[in-house]
Amino acid sequence: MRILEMGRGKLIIKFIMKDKVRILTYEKRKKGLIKKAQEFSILCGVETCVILYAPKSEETPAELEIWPPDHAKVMHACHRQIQREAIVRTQKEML
Amino acid sequence: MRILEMGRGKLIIKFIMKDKVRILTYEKRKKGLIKKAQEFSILCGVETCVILYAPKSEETPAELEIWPPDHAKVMHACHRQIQREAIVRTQKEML
DNA sequence: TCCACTATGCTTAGTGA
DNA sequence: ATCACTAAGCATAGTGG
Repeated sequence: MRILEMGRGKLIIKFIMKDKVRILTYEKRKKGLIKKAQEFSILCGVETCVILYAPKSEETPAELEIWPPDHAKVMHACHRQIQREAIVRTQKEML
Repeated sequence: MRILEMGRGKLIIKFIMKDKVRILTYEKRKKGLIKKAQEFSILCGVETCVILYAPKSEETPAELEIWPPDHAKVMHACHRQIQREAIVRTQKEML
């Protein structure tokens, strides 16, 4: 344990170039983000969805991650979103 | 400033009954959640979407909030999600 | 590789302006 | 009614096993 190097310093938000570090950060922060979404959903009584596209590395293809695990809820949210977009589009076309 | 009551205690994740407190928490945590999603997206180079349905109070109807503000990106994510669900459904039906 | 640890920095509940 | 402040609690980068 090296006491002098325990600090982290202020984190700069910038794409992490090193594959291994990025994948590790991805796993950690994905967990944190979903936890936050879940807490938010419960505390405020709000339907919440998180959709992630995760190109993990050069070898593995893009991977999809969604929350909540109940896909039906996400589908519902997606459909509502698409309906809403369609309505907005129609309204614009009518101008 | 009452020093003795400055503490918060451990937060219990449970629906906030008081309308005003819930709305305040909603606004604060929505901001936090979106910031996290944005950081995550940049750090890991990952497409990320957050969709919230916000029934703010008895008076106001359900309100939709999405991130990123570029709806086209969210639409793209939604469509990919729906396509994926359709593929999964088809695969199940073929069994 | 993946999980555990922990000091640091970040988020936010409670509060006051 | 917002908005700002701040300490407590939380998330997590770096590290070790």
